[in-house]
Amino acid sequence: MVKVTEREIFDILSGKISRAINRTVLKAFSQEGIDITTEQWTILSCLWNKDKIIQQEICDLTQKDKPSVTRLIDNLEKKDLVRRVLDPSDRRNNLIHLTSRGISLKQKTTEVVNGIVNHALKNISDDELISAKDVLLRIMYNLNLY
Amino acid sequence: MVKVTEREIFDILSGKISRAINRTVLKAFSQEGIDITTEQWTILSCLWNKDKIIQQEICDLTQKDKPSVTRLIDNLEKKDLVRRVLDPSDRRNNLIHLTSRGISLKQKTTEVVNGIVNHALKNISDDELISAKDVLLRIMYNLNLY
DNA sequence: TCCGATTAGTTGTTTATGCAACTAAAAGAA
DNA sequence: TTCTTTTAGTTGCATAAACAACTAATCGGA
Repeated sequence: MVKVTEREIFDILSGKISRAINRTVLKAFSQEGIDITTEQWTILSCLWNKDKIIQQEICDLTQKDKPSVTRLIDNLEKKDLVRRVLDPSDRRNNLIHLTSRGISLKQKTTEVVNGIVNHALKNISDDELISAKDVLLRIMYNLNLY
Repeated sequence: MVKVTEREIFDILSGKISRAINRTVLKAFSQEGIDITTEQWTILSCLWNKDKIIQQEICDLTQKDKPSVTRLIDNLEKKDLVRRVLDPSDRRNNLIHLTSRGISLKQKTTEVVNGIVNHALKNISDDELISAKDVLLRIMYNLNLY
């Protein structure tokens, strides 16, 4: 049995796969004429799941920090995909509302992302995938991502 | 048996773990008084393994594109950790040489990174890890990372 | 030998991330 | 009520990544 070295694990987890996925998704969006980045899609998909949430909740869902989310929302607003709406009951909060353009991107982009994920998972059995996912979740837990 | 959804896999692979690792390593370096980023460490560690290689080889080893490597080398040169040396036998090539400062960072930083990886892998058995690594390598293969 | 193709590297622009410092609003304690 | 603390969000600055367009050097075929 071959020992797995720290360096191999570091290499895999520290960005090679995520950069590859982000590149692939970005390219596929572009080919479909969809003008959003992978990160912007991540924000939108939080909102498709639950609309009108505050930025801090998006931070928690995506594990991004507040400045990152501020600027992603800035860019999504410029593209008329979301709108910041002040919460009247707590004026510290921005409620992020999907626009109709934002809503309309859901179906097509989700198909694109699912296609890429399924391609990435080609020839990997459900058992292997469940076990690998379990390991990755425990790594996230150990890194305090819970 | 619970089905693993594309979205769960996307979430895990698209950046949460890599951002967490990069943040953790950066913070640990900073606490040890080591002034380099995680990405710069990745470049240095290619050179610790094999010194005096060209930038294109670093691109291949790290799966980063040429502009990314150009700028990482720029920053490493500013910190006097590497030096660009023109290859006399092929003047298109920059041979990247470690400086003595660059060499001196190897031991301490490698300990830091290994410690973080081992912490991330806490309570994960060798069997599980080997299986998860195999899945991740096949994902990388499917994403044409080689 | 010469010219087009390939290879190595750089630069410009946009987007994203990490961290620190900041403002504004709300919550809590004396 | 007032003052301190906490929470939500923004801004500034440095680093990194994706992509396209570019220069310079080498290679290879006619």
